[in-house]
This record gives sequence, C-alpha cells and structure tokens, in this order.
Amino acid sequence: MPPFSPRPAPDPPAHLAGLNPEQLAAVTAPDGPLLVLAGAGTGKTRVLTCRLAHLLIEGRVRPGEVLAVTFTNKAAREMAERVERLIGRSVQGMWLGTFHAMGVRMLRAHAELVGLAPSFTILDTDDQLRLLKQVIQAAGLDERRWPARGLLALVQRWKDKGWTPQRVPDCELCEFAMGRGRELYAAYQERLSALNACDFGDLLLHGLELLGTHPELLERYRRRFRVILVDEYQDTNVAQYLWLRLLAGGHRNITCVGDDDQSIYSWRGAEVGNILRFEQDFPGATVIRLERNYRSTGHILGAATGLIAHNRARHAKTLRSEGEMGLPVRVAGLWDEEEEARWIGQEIECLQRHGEPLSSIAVLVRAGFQTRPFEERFIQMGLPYRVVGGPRFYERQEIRDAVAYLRLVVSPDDDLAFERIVNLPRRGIGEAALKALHAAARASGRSLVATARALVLTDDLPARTRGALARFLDQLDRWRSALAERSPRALAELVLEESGYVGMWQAERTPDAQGRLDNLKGLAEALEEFDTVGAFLEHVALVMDNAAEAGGEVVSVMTLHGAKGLEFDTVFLAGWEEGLFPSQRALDEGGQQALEEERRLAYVGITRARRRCTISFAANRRVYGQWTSALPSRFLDELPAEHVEVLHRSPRARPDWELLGEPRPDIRPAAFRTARAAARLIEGRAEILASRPPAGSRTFRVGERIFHDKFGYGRIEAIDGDKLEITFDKAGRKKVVDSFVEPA
DNA sequence: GGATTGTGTATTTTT
DNA sequence: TACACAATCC
Repeated sequence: MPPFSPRPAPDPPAHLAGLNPEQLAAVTAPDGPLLVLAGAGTGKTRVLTCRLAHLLIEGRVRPGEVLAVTFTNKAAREMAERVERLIGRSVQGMWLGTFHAMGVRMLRAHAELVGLAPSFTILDTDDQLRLLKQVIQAAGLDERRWPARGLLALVQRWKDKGWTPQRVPDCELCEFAMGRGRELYAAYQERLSALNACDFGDLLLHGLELLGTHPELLERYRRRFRVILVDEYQDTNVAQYLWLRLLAGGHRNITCVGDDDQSIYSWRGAEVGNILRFEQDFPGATVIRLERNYRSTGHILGAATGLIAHNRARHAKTLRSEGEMGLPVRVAGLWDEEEEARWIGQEIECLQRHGEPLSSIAVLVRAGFQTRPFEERFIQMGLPYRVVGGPRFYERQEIRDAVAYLRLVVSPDDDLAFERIVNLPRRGIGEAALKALHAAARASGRSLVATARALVLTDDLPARTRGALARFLDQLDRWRSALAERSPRALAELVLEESGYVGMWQAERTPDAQGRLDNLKGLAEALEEFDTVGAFLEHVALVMDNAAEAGGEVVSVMTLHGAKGLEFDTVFLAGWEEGLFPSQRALDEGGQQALEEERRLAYVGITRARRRCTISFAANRRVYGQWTSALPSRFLDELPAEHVEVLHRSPRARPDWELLGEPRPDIRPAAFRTARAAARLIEGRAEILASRPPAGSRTFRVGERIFHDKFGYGRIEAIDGDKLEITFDKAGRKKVVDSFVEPA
C-alpha cells in the first residue's frame, strides 16, 4: 500500500449518489417554497423521494411532520417504498398518500365540525348517481331532459373548484335545469349529510371548509406539517390547490414537482394555471428546471419537443437528450383500423422474434374503444396482451353489489347500500314496496332499514311483500351478529352465500357469469388482509385500484392517459387522425386550450418511448358502426421532419431489422403456431404487399371519376395537397387522402 | 312484479 | 354497432 495516497474526495452520502447537478440542487434546496419543473423522463420521482429522504436523514424534519401527497395510490406506494429504501426504515407516522386519502384522514378526525359523524361513508359513482336522480325527481324535473349524469359532472366540476352551493357564481347556473343547478346541488349536499355520507369531492371540500373556518385547527396542522411535498403538481385542481395553500401558508415549506407539458387532466378539474402561477403564489420561490432526459433517444425527444413547441401556454423548457440519436420516429398510414391492428401486431411479432420482451412494448390509443381492434387481432394471433386500466376491479357490478352487502351489515342505516341490494337477487321487494318504504322513511326521518323494521309490524304492505321484507331483515340481523364472531372473509362468504347472491350468478347462463364468480372469490381473498370489515370498506372506497397489476410477458394496450408515468422501449401510437386525435370534442368545444391539451397528450405519448416510437393513422374507421374517412392528425404535420421517417407502404415489412440482434430461431412468430393462424398471417402480408402506392405518386384532376374501396365511386370536387374532396355516389361528400383512391 | 321492446347515446378517469 | 335505460306490456 503506498504510504501517501491522495485523500479521495469524500463520497456523497449514498442517497445523493448519482444525481446530476440540477437534481442535487433540488434535493438539497433550503427550506421555503420550491418548484421543480421536471420534463418527461428527467427523474422527477427520484428527486422528490430523494429530497424527502434527504430532509429526514439530515434531521431537518421528523417523519411525523411530513405531508406528502400524490394523485394515485400507486404513486404513493412507490414513493413510500423508495423512501424507505433510502432511509433504511419505515415511513410510519408520515402523512403520505393521495389527496383524497389525506382528506379522509383529516375529516374523520374532525367530522363533527362539518356536521358528519366520524363513521361517515364514502359514496361511489353509482351511489352518487342514484342520489342525484332522487334529487332531480324530488325537484319535479324531467329526468330525461336533465339526466343525473349531467348534474353529477356539473357538481363534480363545482367541487373541484372548491365551491360549496352558496359559492357557485350565478353565471354558472344557466347550464342546468334553467338555473336550478345550485338548488339541486344544495339538496344533494343535504341528502348526503342526512345519510352521513361524503362523495369524493367532499373529502377535500369539507377539509377546505374545516381549515378555512377553524383558525386554531389550521394553526395546529400548520405546526404539525413542517414540510409539504406534492407530486404531479400540474394535475391539482382548485380545491386541492387551496387546501395546499392553506396548509403551507405559514412556514411555506412546500416542494412541488410537476411538468406543465404533461397536464392532461383539465377535464377532471386540473388547472395548469396552478403550476404556471407558483412563483406568484409563493414569492421568492426557488424554481429548478430538470431538462436532462435520461429516457428517450435523440430522435424521439426531438420529435416530442418539436411537437410541444406548438403550445403557447407553457413554461419554456428545453429537454436535452444525453444519449444517442437512435431511430427516427416512424409514421405509417394504414387503410383502416383493422389493417392498423394487423400491421402493428406483425411489427410486434417481429420485435418479439428478435428477442424484445413483450413487456417492453406498448400500444397507446386516445380512447378506450380503440383497444378493441387490437384485442381482436392479438387474440387471433395468439399474441399475449393486457388491456391496462379497463374496468377496475372495485367498479365491477358484482363487486359493488357484494360491497353493498357488507356495507349494510356494518352500517344498517346505509340507505344507498340497502337500495342497491334489497331485491338482488329477486326477493319480491319491488319498486312499489321500495316507494312505500321511502315515503315512510321520509316521514319518520329514519333510515330505510329502521323504517322497514317498523313497517313489517303493520298491515301497510301486502302480506307477500311484508313476509319477504321480514325474512330479509332477519337475515341482516343474523349477519350482523356474525360480524363479531367471524373473520371478515368468513363473514363475506356467509353473507354472499346465504343471501342467494352467489346462487344468482351460478344460475345465470351467460358466458361472463363464471368470471363474476371468480371476482367474488377474489374479493373474499382480498378480505383476508384486513382485520375488520370496516377497515376493508375504507380501503375499497379510497383505493379503486386495478387488480392484477402484476406484470407478465405481455404487450400493454392502454389509453394515453393511462400511460402517463410509464415508459417502454417500444411504443406504438395508434389512431392519429383528425377527429379522433385531436378528438372531435376538443376541436368543437374547447378551442385553443383543449387543442393544446390534446397536444400535450401527444407529447406524453411520444415521451413514453425509450428507443422506438411508431405513430400510425388509418384512413377509414368505423365510428358507431358507420364507416367514416379521416385525415391524418395535424400533430403529424407538427413533428419536425428531421426526426421522422414516413413509412411508405412497401413490401419491406421489417422494422428496425438491422438494429436488433440476429433472429432467434427458438422464438417463432405466434401466428405460425397454428396452421390456421399462419394462413391468416399470409393473408395479412398479401394485403400489405399489394397495397396502394405511396401518397402523392399519382395525380388527380378536379372532376375526375374515381373509385374508393370503402365508399365506392365518386367524383373529385377539390384537391388540397394530397387530400381530395370527393362526392361519392353513395356515401356523400368526404375528404380522403389520394393514396386510397384510384381512377375509376 | 317481471320480461320485452324501443329509444337514445356514445372520450379521456383517479379517488 | 352496442349497450344502458325507460316505457310498455303481460
């Protein structure tokens, strides 16, 4: 060993190792307001978790003094895990979770201050709709003209803005039921508190009311939460923003991390303005930009930044790639959605054959219904896939029913749960009986179950109904007494079995009945993890998680919204057509703002890709069963040409061939596994081989007669570049791209 | 009280 | 096209 070795620079503490200078600055920033503008793939989550860990390790704050909020349970879980790994102990005592989870926690502690009992229930969407429907009926309005759905959307929007009924400005009122919106909203709130219930919006709205009207309480929480951290700040709505501002108002130790370019939830109340205005809200705030992207290759990043540069309302950021340029973003035009699915399926098979894991591949679409052609094709091919974010476990009908049973057993006065399942399975307690019950309940001011107990002792109901109701109440009592004796799981099994609910599905002969029974079994299993049924119900209300999150060797198919926060080596962005993406709705109603949000969505999509990004559009698409033609999305024109390769429909259906390793003979395309599938594949190939020549290769004249595969014969009315306006003999006037048209 | 026909309407979605 | 819901009939 040499006698004198130069003293090595002290290693940074383990939790700070590997951070770049900007990240380090954000992590170690002093107290006070801090905004971290973190572009896509710049290590946003890492900075947030490291900062929290750093503050704890340095002893600047104790776990019990931290409030850390996220938007999803998944993000909260991830954050907890990562912080625990960094600090080497549990985050016990910390307030770490979603806005809503933190809201309930606060509200349970002070429920009586907003007129609720601490055991209040949290309603799901179904309950809300049922309640609103009742409110609309009670107001004597025509339910068809003023549907509960519309009122729900409106009330939700108002709550997102932090408005109680009194605070709704007059100008908002013309929208619903000739200005009666506020009155209906107020009636709904009254019903909620009569039921000792809250909807999701209330979890924050009540909290806001609580802190706003009880200064001593606010002071207490301000002292308690010495440090506040917020993830995805661009997604906060006004209520959440006000809540944070109240809590951070004293010490102003608030760190917000977000990216205005990834704000895609304005339709759910998110206000990009919150992040754009941070420096005004917290004067003297430190703003740190993270602009080094570690995720995507140069071409992908170039395409994404070039696209987003078309937006005006944004914090200017310049994302830089650290790595190689990689492959340009490919753009492919296909004939219709089926061909699009076929082509992408084939591309994926090719990747798979060259050793790419399917789990590193995703197909992203604008709207849920677009997953269908992909599912059909992938099933046909035998390509393993998963639609991520479809109907969520706890939103399934059978699960909600089962949960309603449990709710009713735990709290007999839960009217909404009662209504949901009194006659499910059929017990002969129909609409008429329910109506009578309702009337009596209103008169006595008691719950439906309590009213029913009284009513079965009288002659007010027909004997048959009375018997049925009495039997049901009896069962309820038995289940309730079993509550103390049995484990949550055993209780659920008892209730679902004895009520005949399981039997109802067993008797059903529809193909999905077995799936529902499996789900019920899954529910029972989920109950194992809870000590009490009550704890489980709280979990269900707050954590509408996707079950089966566990990955496998499958391709992910999901919406662009669902893909936020995820990344894949290979991404296919399908359906880039005017009217679909950007969506018609955004185009029609939202003006510039909505268009910019669609563009941000496109930006989110492209930046999900690490190495390969392919965008496709179809010339024809079935919309509500009608064939419609569409033009390529304007976003395609906005991609900088130097980062894009337009694929012409050539026989070379072999993407990225040279960049990938040698074909692995042991992985055969799935389609070759069966002879029938092979035949289909050949069919698919043949179509691509025989496809029309590339756009612009043929010239047309106005007035020329043409033929179009889907619309038949027609006459060219106008020409705009490669777009033709054609009056079809059968299908009417349409705009189509010239490559899909041939001379008659 | 329950089955059947007809009508209307369709993004994005976490909690 | 598909599905959910409401009015209608038995």
